[in-house]
Amino acid sequence: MGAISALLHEIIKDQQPPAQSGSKPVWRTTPWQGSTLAPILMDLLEGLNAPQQEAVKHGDGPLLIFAGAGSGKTRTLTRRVAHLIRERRVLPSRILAVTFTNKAAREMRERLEQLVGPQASRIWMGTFHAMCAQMLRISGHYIGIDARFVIFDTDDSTRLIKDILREENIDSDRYPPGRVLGRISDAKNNLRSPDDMTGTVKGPYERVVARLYAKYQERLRASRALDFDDLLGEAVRLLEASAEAREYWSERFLHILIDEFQDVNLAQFRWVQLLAQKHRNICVVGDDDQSIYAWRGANVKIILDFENTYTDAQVIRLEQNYRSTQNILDAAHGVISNNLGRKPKQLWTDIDAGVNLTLHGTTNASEEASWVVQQVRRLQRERDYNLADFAILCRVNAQSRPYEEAFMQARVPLKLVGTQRFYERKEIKDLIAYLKVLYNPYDNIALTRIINVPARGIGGVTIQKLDLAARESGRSMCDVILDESTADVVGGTARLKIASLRKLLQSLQNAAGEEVTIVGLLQKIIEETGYLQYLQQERTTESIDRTANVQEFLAAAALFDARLQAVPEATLSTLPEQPEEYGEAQRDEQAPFLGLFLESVTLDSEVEKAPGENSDAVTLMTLHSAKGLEFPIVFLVGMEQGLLPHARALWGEQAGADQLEEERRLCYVGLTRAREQVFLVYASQRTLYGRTEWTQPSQFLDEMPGQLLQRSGHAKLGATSARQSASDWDKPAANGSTFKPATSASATPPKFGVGDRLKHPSFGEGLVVSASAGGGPGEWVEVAFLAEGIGKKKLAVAYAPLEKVAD
DNA sequence: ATGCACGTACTTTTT
DNA sequence: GTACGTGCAT
Repeated sequence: MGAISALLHEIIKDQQPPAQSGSKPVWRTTPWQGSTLAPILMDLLEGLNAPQQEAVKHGDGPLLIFAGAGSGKTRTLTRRVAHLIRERRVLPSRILAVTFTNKAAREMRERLEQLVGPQASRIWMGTFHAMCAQMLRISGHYIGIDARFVIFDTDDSTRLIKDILREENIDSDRYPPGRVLGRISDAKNNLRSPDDMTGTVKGPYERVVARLYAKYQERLRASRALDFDDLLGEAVRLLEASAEAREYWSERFLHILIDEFQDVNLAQFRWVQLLAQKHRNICVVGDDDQSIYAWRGANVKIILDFENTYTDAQVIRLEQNYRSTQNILDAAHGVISNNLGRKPKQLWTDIDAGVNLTLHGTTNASEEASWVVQQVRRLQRERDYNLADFAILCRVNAQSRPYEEAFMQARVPLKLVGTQRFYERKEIKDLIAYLKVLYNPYDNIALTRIINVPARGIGGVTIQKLDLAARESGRSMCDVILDESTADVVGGTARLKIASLRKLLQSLQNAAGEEVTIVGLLQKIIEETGYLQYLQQERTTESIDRTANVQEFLAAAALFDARLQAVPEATLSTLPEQPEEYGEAQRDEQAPFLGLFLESVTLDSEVEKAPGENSDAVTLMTLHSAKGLEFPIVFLVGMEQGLLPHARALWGEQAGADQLEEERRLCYVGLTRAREQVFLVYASQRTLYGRTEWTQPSQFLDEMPGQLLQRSGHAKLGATSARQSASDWDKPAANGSTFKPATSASATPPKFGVGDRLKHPSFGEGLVVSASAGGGPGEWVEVAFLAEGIGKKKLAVAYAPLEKVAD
């Protein structure tokens, strides 16, 4: 569980007896299965190739490791950390190892336990967000951050933006909350304050966003809340603004290691730089070819520029692949080598060529799905594969429906990964919101979330009044509600409702003071609010699920309690190797557990699986979720123009080479997940979002060496071979014969062109001022509407109800 | 204040 | 196709 699990690890491990001194050296080549108490004295260089060994042995100073897919990255990284500890005698507590996901952090910690024993728990290891949160809880006071801050997730942030839009009377159609939040997030990731943004506004739109950003920050602070981006940004601000904090923290870690470095944003990099400024022992590991999160602020340029930023950096390339057959690697390389913005490199393997990749075309998505099921069954018959050996990778979640149907029909178990996350379910978020209010009464977002859930007759108008009263008196809404003298801003029956809410809150606050377990507190909440009855009255099918989710949540909370209570309270405020600072850290007296619990649920969405849930099944997931995983057999489905590469990268508003290159990396990530065999599948006709369109096979298929592809189904017809080299696509077409969906015989022609007159039911008549090159699902037009106050709008032709008008 | 009906919009999702 | 949000009626 993120920072908390890191912390718990430290706490729990400290309870265990120290490692036996004088225990026998043990040499092992297989994963170690024994007790975690004895350090394993295996040779840390054993079984590593030359560049890997070099990476492990590298001494002081910056180190950049380009670690290709399947090149033994985690292995190298963990061995390096172990080497630092065992050979170079670096105290574990003075090593910082940062990952992007909790899963990666857990995995690394487990592996390190095998290499160095229990002292692994003392390494600062976790996600950027968790590490920054921890730093801010400890030292945030230097820059005025309350140690009891709560963390807003995206949902909380969106609610806050909506509130602000409503207050500011800004049309949320012109300023969609998600978009605004995206702009704010971009700014934060690039360490730009509201003032910075205001100073450089380019137009009226940005001016409004900058104002909203300022408001948003103001409201976050008033709620004693930090959003995800703030955790990074404020940690940077802390290190920049406070010499004392900077002094301490840059002294604290002697070695810093960053995983998935291709995905860092500026804030993250800056944070690392500040921490590493003294010793410059910064080791970064990544693969520019696997950077697929640019849309979330990741900046590949940082890894590409690392050698310029640290001119003395040693650069190591891990290009030997231990996962895939040479054919798979060749196909992958054929694709990725078309990217211009990358470091030249090429994976190779000792494993033999293996079988060809299969390219199969079908008529539509449901045929595509049933063909895949058949292949799964065939392969299972021919060789003894488990279902878990198969993965179906898609570009968008919307592709999953036909698969669910086909697998259901064929009675082959199918597991959908990463669809909806546990802590994001409404019922869970409601309960968490109750906890948040109890932990931090300033959290108005949490309060408004639960103020009328379950329904207790408090509606929008009342909430507005309370909110106004709160802000006018500079207090929290919770305060206003709890204070009888101020709550009478509302009149009539609402006053009674507020009175009973007051009683509820008071009672829960008492419970929070008395209850020593999270489960106990949650049970009180559920009981006093009648939450289960509320769930049950809703609808039968869903309410069963939701009730079960609540039970699961209680179980997770109980597990948390059990872990925490296995540990004397005193250890909570004292971490190993840590001078006073920790003791002084303002940990809450009343609710230490609550704070830890809340942090773990917002920073770590991964919920521990109940045992027995690991039944054998085929996995279906997006390419994004597949990063870092591997499967013997991989199906890349929906290999079509408009899906992979996605329409938005191809024909969308900001389509461009960068976007196309990211799609290509996505394709590359997909291919390199496979150990033995890849099936590339497409459908000539696809229904997406209720609309059926003709499709073209993906241009990326043309980038794979043709002799590696075994064609079947429609692919035998050679539909893809007519196409020119797809790299022509990156540049403007040189001549008329170059393939282009807009001009290709079978692609959907665009419905509108520049200069066309059209009509929209709500905006009225307008003139097309610019338009996408192609037709089909990605077609868009920019329309200048004639009516006053509407202005120009970009519209997706597939979705907007546009009618052509004769001029 | 709540419930229903219609219209509308639509990638990816580590934290 | 469906989920969500707005607007209207109760």
